[in-house]
Amino acid sequence: MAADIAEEGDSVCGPLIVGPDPSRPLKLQIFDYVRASGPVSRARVARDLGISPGTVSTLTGALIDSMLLCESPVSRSAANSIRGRPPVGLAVRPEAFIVAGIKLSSRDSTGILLDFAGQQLTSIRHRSSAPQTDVDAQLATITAMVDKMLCDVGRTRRDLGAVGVGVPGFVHHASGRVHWSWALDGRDIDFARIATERIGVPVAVDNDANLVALAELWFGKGRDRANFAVVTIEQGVGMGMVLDHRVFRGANGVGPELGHTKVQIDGALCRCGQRGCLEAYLADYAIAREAYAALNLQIEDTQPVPELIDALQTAAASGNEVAQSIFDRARHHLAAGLSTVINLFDPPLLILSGGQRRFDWLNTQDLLVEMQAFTIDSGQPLPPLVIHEWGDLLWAYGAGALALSRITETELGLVREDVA
Amino acid sequence: MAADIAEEGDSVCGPLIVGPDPSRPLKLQIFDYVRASGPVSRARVARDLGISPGTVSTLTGALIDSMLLCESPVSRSAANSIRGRPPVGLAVRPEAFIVAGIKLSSRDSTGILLDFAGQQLTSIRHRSSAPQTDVDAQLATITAMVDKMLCDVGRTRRDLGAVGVGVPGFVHHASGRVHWSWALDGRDIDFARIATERIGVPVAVDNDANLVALAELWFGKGRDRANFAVVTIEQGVGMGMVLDHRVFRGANGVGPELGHTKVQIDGALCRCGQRGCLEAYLADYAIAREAYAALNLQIEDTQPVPELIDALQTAAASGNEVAQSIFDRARHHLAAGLSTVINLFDPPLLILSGGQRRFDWLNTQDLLVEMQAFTIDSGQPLPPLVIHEWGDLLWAYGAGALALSRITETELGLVREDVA
DNA sequence: CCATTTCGTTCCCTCCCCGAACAAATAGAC
DNA sequence: GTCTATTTGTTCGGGGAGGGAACGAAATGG
Repeated sequence: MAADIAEEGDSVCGPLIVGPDPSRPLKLQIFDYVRASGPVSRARVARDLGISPGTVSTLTGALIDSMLLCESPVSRSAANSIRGRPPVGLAVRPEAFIVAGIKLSSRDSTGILLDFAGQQLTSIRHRSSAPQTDVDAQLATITAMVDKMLCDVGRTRRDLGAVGVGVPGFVHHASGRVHWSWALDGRDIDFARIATERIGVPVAVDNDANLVALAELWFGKGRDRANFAVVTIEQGVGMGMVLDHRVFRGANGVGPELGHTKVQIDGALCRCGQRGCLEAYLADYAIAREAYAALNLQIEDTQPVPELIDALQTAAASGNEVAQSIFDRARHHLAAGLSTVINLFDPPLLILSGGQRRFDWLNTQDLLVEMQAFTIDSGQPLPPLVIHEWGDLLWAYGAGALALSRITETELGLVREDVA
Repeated sequence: MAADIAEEGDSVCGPLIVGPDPSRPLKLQIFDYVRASGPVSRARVARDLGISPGTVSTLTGALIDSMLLCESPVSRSAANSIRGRPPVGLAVRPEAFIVAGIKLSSRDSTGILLDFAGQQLTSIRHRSSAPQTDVDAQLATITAMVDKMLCDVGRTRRDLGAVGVGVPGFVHHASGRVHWSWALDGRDIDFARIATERIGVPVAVDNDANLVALAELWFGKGRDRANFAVVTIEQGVGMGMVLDHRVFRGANGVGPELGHTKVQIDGALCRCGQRGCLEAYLADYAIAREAYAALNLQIEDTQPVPELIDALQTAAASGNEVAQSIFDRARHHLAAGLSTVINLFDPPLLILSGGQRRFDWLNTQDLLVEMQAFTIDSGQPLPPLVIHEWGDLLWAYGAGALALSRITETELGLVREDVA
């Protein structure tokens, strides 16, 4: 799992953008390209970004002076040229900053510490015996997790450049406000500001579904893609959309809500109170709801949901037709939901991302056939469907990416406001 | 109807963008702002766009030299200031170019001629007795329509700057290719190139649903909005999405396809052959299908669909409960479809746009209540819902906007490529 | 030892745009 | 009528971003 996260070698992260892009400052483009490509020569930066060599020298010089980049030997094998002056590698200075990424939950929060090059330094998991939703208590948890991780690697909060926090629910990234979350009491909390004051370090907040997209964009299968969609199925169904190397947060800055689009008007009851939501056919509780019947369980058998689903999968694998039909139905509805995403966004890549073993029940071939039957034929083939199961740290990585992008924004003096 | 299109006075069109935007050349921003605002002083351009007065003088001077802008008296009442040097108005030079916009159909094509300021010069309607789908015949129709309009205003093809053509179906705007259309035989036609050669004038092509979005963005209710969604219900259900003052064409450049998203898995049969598409509950043929039963008609009574629906509306209005139930059902499904758009794109404005009298059956209040029940509550109220019924020239206006934006792109030396 | 090749730097130039100073054209105050 | 306040528009200098060419640097191959 962890090896999967940085399979192309260590210390590379972030969206990989090549080609000229007149809309962003060149200095930022160069930095992003170096971070995304690892040790790379100035000449290659110039070629790949379509920039004159002189400009690259000047700007990288400034970046090195401001201690963001450093020179680092480029692997001689990668330098395909034999003749000529050997290239000097450029890389992000890992020790320039360290950041923390925290995935907040009511019972089971996770966190990681990354260096500036995206390398994982340590991680942590916090389980609470009882659900915790008090804002103060959650802030205390975050602070304690950050401090514990810093202590583990012998650093202090002074060394910390930023913290990214993923909060489930409706989160407005640009303002840092949490409109509503099942992991936090109250409504419309100015979470980023409060947390920044509490920790003493800039805090960025985002929706957990957007974090998955960010994780794929920075560390995962979407790094070399300008456009892709990510769908997760966990306690709920989430989606993230990346357009032009950026996470699409909707016109109002919250983000797409796939889980509650209607695939069956007046259909199955969803925990949101409405009927026919996609989530009502796919999420943990929806499967569990049917599993109770299929496995002849009593409601009193309050088996934890994950184990229940495991049992159902085992039953389906060993030929239990009722169990199989439950998963068939889930897949049928998933196909409809994914086809909606394809019809509306037309992504060239579709990633099913999640923690571990979330998609064991899924037969990709069957899913693709069903999706084909649900998707309008615009002459183009369906986008490739990739299943990506990370470890538990998926969201924490996304939160770390959030923190890293916050740092580069402030450090490279970029004020990127979302248009209202 | 027509008055509605340019209600703020004549000769203004195009997206109205205020505030600084570092990603676009200043010259283009100024031009767009002047076109969108009508006669406006240099000082106001500088204030509204956040540009220094000196730059505005220099750049408008260049635009006047290249005959794109001209000075024009600004209405004294609009100049709220009494004291001070009177402002000199800037406006688009209407005679700089004329463009044609054509909405292609198999039976009933429409077209308009616009001057460079977006003022309608003339319009035309072409009905053919038999459905016409041959590419050559359609090109001949377009050419004839353009020539007829030019003749009407005493101009020739030499005066024409560009032609915009709206083609139903799957159209790739950037490449000008038509992947598939029910109005054209064949597949994957390089329509823009062929038409350009045939007419001898640059031709831009787009999907008819995107044209509606473009029409609203340039001439309609969306001119002052950065983000909004447009939904049309005609022979099919189409949608257009405007993000950041630009028509969103999806990651692959075709555009969102709302009509065939599934609102009811395995539901009503759609003419696309699939089941449960939104269109199968809303489009002309879907209503007509039910109307046959409701009005006790025989299939032999091959009444034209529009008249049939008119009759059904009359019946519903006069208390026919079966007829009412048909429209209730359509509204219910429309609410689900619109809620999907809101869940995924979160537009701050939703426009229901169409030709004439398309939404008579719609009770907006009821629709909003049903949408509320279908939309996940993210703490924000539903976006305002605006119904905009144009005349027949809706799509032709969109095609005209397409031609105008093509001209400004080439004329102002901008090469805006969509990212693949 | 020299030619070749590739990499990185330096210097100059152009383009875009801002800011300040200035000229122009009005209304109102005296 | 004259002067002042006020707003508009233009001119000019300057700074920052980035391109292009020339040059120095560091290797390999003959």
